[in-house]
Amino acid sequence: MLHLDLDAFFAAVEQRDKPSLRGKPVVVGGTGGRGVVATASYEARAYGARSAMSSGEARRRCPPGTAFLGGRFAAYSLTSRVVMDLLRELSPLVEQVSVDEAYVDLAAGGHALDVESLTALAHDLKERLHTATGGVRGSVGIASSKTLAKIGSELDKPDGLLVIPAGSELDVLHPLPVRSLPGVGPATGDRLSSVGVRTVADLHERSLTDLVTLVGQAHGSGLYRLARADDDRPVVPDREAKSVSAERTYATDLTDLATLEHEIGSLAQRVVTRLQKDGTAGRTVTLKFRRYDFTTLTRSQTLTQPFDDVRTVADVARRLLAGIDRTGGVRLLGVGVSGLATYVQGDLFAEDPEPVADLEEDIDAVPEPEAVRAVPVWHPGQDVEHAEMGRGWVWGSGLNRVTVRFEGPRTAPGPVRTYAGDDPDLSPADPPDWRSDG
DNA sequence: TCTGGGGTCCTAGGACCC
DNA sequence: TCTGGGGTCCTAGGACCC
Repeated sequence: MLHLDLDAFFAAVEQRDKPSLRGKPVVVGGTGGRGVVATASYEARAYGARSAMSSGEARRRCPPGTAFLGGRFAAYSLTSRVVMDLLRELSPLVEQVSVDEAYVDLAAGGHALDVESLTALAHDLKERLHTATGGVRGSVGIASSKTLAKIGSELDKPDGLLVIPAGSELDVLHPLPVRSLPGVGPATGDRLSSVGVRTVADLHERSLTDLVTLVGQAHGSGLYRLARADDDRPVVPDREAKSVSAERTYATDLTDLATLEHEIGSLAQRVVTRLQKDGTAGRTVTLKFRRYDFTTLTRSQTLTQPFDDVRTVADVARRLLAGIDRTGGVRLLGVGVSGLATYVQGDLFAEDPEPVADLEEDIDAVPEPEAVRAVPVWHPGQDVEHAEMGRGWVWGSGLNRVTVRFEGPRTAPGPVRTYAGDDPDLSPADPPDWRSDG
């Protein structure tokens, strides 16, 4: 596995494009009142500027003449693409983790895996990357697993190159502080430290049950394995997004309801634009809400059908807002959509250009049927064999998936119920017999 | 000038189902 | 009459990453 991490990436692109900034401290990040540092050049780091630090703090630390820039994300993403294309020449298995970070499965690329060949390969990659990007540098780690490769690139940056030979993983790992393991942040670090675990060697001495008790099932067993360099996670190219969101911190806290609702509209628009561009739709809307005192809460609602329209997202988010106490003012609002599913366009619904039903009514859980079709309805106590034909409706939402909506009593007179199922033999024209579902 | 914005994964409780 | 054990889905919050 190879891990590549571009050095002080945003700042490096700025220094590439503006020669006057080369060799000087550069800080990229929010320049407004409530900004935070995204990237500090190594020159700025010498003065103590760090990622995630408030811009004000960075200004206090850096000398006059430091460049504070807002960021040009189009330029970063263009440069990133150049690098990722280079990586894809090495192997078909490339997993991009972020704009400035990726894993490459070198074995799948058919490369010789001895230390000398790998070192030469990494050296060559670093040079080509530098040339192709016009001056950006990166750190490379190569090891038998993703975690070790990432640790390798981290250990030798900037402009690093570290190959960890197979068999020497534990020698590299054990002296390291646990905090340097990916996934061990401030909270986990403190918990481990409270029981005397500071290095990976300390971690290695703890039993699986100890660690699970300390930090939970998933994290505990993950750490247990990590301490043993036991990591077989594959490189996964083309990960599908699971959620899309947009949020904004306001220069001054918002209090006016009409303003808040207007802001929700523009956030919803940003989310939906990306949703539609990706040809995807979601079922859950989440509203994120940060008060003047930085306390943060989220409220979410899941609808029965996937949606990708602004109206639905904005309406649901506004309803969620209505249930939150806004006294004191709002610092940040966010709108997100999750439960994403890509839908296939124009297949089984050639005559119906809108495969996804209009969901306005769904928000109130009192839907009007779009397409009505007679379907069997089951009543409590009724033998399935003798179920009457009642009115329900079917809405297809994609290939081989049929959702049937039942109206009327099930176990008791009550709300509308929805059933959905996947079946390769299913077609919307031929709904399944949902009576067997009870 | 206190604390961005975009994500992922996990946990825990409750509702509900078989 | 008293009360199970497996499971899924939803919601809210938290840790973590870049």
